[in-house]
Amino acid sequence: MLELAILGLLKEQELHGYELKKRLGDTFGPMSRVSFGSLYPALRRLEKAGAVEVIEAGPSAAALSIPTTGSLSGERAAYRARRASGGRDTRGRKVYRITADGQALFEKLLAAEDASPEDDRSFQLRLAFARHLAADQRLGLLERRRAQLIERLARARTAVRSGRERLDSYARAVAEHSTEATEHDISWIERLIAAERSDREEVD
Amino acid sequence: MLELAILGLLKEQELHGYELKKRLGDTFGPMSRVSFGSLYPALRRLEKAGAVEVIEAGPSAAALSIPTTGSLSGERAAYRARRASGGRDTRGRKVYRITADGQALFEKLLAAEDASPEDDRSFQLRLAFARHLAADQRLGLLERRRAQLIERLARARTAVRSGRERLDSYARAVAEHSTEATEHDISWIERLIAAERSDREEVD
DNA sequence: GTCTCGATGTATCGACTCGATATATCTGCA
DNA sequence: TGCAGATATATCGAGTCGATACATCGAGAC
Repeated sequence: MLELAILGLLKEQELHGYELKKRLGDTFGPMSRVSFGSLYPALRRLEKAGAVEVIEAGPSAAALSIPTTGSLSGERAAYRARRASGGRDTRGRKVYRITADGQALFEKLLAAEDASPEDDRSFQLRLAFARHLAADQRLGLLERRRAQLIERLARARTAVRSGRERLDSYARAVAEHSTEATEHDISWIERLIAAERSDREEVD
Repeated sequence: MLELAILGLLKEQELHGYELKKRLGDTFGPMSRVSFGSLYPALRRLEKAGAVEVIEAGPSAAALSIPTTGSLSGERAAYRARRASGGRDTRGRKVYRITADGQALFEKLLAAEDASPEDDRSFQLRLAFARHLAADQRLGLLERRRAQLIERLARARTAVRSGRERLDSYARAVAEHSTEATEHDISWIERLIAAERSDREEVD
């Protein structure tokens, strides 16, 4: 699902890897932070699939924005780096842009209804991009999520009940807090569903 | 951290893989569900390290509990299976028991203070086993967690503030709900800390 | 009776992710 | 000047997931 997040961010704006990582963290909450060990391979996959392309960038943003003073030393540094790493240029940013294929892939990934039914991150991400969905797809997403949370809650409740005697106070506290969090999530989803429905009525 | 969970459950009771998986799910909440692709390799690692051992089990629980009627057909089936898979017996349960080394490993893993500072699952697991910690270790665990959540909240708030204009209503809803969940967690942790302190005073 | 279905049970595979690490540049400031 | 810390790309090993395979067992359909 990292691909979806990357494409969604690149839809708004051309970005390079490092900046992409930062935005992933603080746009979608701390839960969907990514490591470089996932991000760079994902970018390469997307590039190979033709969903994104690299806009050749100079050695640094500074050298691009202040070409008169920065360019000379930048060029020199670039030359040195190129020599040191055997011809491959390793420094400087690689700025990515989404392609038409990438746009199509984004739509497809976002709308996929088989979306892993128990994956919190994936839901959070889809909802954050819900603007790009049709109204009924949005409602479907929310209702599938609600059903899923309700089922989770039911199972958690029976688990707590059956382990009431077996569990000590700490394990019980964890289990109870977890069910509370699920209840909180459900009521949030239900507020969102209500808001969607009232939006729909306004259109009528 | 899967090792810690396995050892903790085996401390209470001898179990086989499948049952272990079920208990992981409903003892520690839906967040710490594990796949077989993690569980069985983890059990093998623990066995190789001498932390757990296999108690040789018959072809099935039924054959063990009702030996008079079940044993004959069970034996026959075992023979057939052994022949079919080239001598290796693949059916039947492998029941695991924790060893003395495993007990020591459990203590070590549970008390480890370097525990990944951003890993929610790991905290939940440690807290569920908090009974096995000394009172001051318990308090330390809770206070480290609180500090971590407070820092997360601060970063989330500045992120929301800076992206106030950039984000549409859906992305904003996700971000806001995420900060609410963190606040909820913090107040929970603080209740737990208060409870710990009052316990401590009672002992005095 | 037997046949099929879903739960129980162990196991592996490929794809993906993480945290640690390496390397180099740029920026600010002492 | 030099050096610490942010910026930036990249790889590695270990661990995890979801899918899949394979076998047994109990229950209910016919």
